[in-house]
Amino acid sequence: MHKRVTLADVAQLAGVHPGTVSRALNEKTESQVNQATARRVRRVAKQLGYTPNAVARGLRTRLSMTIGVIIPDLTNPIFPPIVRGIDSYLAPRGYSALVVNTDGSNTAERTLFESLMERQVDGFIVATGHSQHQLMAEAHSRGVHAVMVNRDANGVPYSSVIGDDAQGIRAAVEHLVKLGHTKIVHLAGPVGFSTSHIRASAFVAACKEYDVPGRVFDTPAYSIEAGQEALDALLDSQLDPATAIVASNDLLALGAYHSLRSHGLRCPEDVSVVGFNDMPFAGDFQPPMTTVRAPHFEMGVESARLLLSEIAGSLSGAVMVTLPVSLVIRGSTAAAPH
Amino acid sequence: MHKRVTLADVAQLAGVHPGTVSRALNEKTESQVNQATARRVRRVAKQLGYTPNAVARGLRTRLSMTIGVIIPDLTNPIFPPIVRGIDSYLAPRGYSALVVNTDGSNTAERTLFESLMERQVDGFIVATGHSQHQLMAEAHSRGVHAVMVNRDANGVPYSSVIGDDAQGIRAAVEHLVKLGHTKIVHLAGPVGFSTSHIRASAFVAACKEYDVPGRVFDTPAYSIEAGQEALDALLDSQLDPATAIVASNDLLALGAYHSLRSHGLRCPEDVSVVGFNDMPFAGDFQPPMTTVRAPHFEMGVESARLLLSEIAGSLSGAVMVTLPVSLVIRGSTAAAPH
DNA sequence: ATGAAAGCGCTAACAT
DNA sequence: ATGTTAGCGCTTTCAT
Repeated sequence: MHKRVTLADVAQLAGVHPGTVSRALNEKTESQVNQATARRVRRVAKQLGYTPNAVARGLRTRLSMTIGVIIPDLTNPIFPPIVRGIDSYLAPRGYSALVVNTDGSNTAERTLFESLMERQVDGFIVATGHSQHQLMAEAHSRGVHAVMVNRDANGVPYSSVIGDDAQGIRAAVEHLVKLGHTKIVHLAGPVGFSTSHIRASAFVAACKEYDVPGRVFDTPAYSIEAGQEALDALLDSQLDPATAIVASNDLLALGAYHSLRSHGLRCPEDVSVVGFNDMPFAGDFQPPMTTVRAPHFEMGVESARLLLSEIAGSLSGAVMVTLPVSLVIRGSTAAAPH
Repeated sequence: MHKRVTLADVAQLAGVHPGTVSRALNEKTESQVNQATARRVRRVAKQLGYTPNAVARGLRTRLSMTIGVIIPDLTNPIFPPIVRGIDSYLAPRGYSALVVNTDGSNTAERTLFESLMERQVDGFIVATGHSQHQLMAEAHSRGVHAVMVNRDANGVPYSSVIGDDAQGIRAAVEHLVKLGHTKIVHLAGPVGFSTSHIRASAFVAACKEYDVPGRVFDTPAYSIEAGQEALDALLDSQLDPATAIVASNDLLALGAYHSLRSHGLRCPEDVSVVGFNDMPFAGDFQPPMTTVRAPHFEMGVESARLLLSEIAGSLSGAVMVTLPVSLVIRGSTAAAPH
């Protein structure tokens, strides 16, 4: 933009060698330099308005201090907290996060991955649910550092950070059983997502544990529409109606609200609904949604911590961190009608 | 992470000079190279798994192909669409967005700005509402490229992209007046935000235009709590109760929902409420919220377009782009009670 | 404690 | 059409 001030400029005005300026201005090498010289260099640097060039430094040190974050879609409300969690850990350590959206496209994911590689990111945090493991397998064999968040590593030896979904679903089922529900249905997420699978399996297991007959219905997407249509189909069929619904995420649960309303059913008086994620404003819907809170911010923090540890080489091997979830009981669940 | 493949490696195996490889691999210089040579170079590059080093290129070209995006908080639902809009314009053009959050802190904003400068971003998109203009004034005098989004430039000669808030508020007031409301209240955003000021002024002007007495109440923040408390105070006072509320954003309107409910007032039967922004899920609250939709994604796109134009030097001077907004009528507004 | 020199990987002006 | 050369701004051995 203007004439940039470089290290050499500072060195010249301070009457020292550029190498000395470099040492004086860097925390870790400052001690190698005479106190007085260091002070003078800093004064001159400030006077000149010197701004270090991180690109030049990165070229030399082979460290970009940048982390690539690959998510499906920032407008999906679970991702902003994850990204902020990541950033809150990275920023104080001098790292920046470069966030990209795949919109669920595998080819986009590949392209973005390569683009981040070109930018010399020091590692990746990957949150895309149904990713081809092939990409990550290749990345691993290339020696690329990465951590998975909100998904398992699916065989590739990368660390991952997930919420304890199974426990969350179990708590939801237990809550409903204690309210007297015996006919419980699970609105499962689309096949191919590891979260869908984990939650559906946990639902089946929990129903077995509590000795209630649980039925599972797949949906084609984690969306309001998908939830509404799935429940519409269920409600329109001749099947024995359920009195409680455990949805695989809050959007699906919201779709269930719509479907219930359009069928003249009240929530929670006629049918109880439990969501998953506790996305923003889940407590502001009508009725306020009972849901499983996943600690998204903390998952972001933890994934960043893990990644920096791996980069630093202080990680033994791939670990799997499971963070506790909690059932948030609000107004969408009540005693079963008789 | 492994032994990196460089231009020189490709050159050696292809039996040409590095300069030739550089030309062969770059779109704009490819024509300067023999077809056959170019093909061979590309083949070798692929064979070796060559990944260009964008950091090295950036150092040489003085172009990082990175844009700094400064926002208050990614978890505020209006920002993800803006960021995605920005990204949708930048990505196809080879640019990446480096997004940072200030959390409303001026000192954080300064620090982050400097950090982005160090990373040699080619320009900034700034969405922080109550920013010290001082920072941007300094930036401008430093020759830094920038565009403001969702806020005005406040005297600094930078371009800005905003929604037509005044028109949106006017449409809201008109809608309420046509429904027979005469006692309308505006829940204004916190002072210091340009959006608060613009919307409050527009409210006053619209009330004058439609000849209804409009009252304005300030809130200390754009939050649910602030909206609830402000309306609580109003409802608990002896003032002549309003039959309609125009809030400066959806969060404030949501707070109004809560306050109304806790006072035994129904929305929209007793009191109509209009929000602003049409944030995600505004239509899923109970009642579905009537609100002014601001084209956040498009605002992002437009700000990115403007910024790249300015960087390319193809912009005459600072322009102010105002994008149309629209009133989305849902269930929170109805005829005034008599 | 500081200077000297080399080079990270690339592009671009100049030469042939 | 391709080779040569010279850096971009920084860090980091190696000397002194």
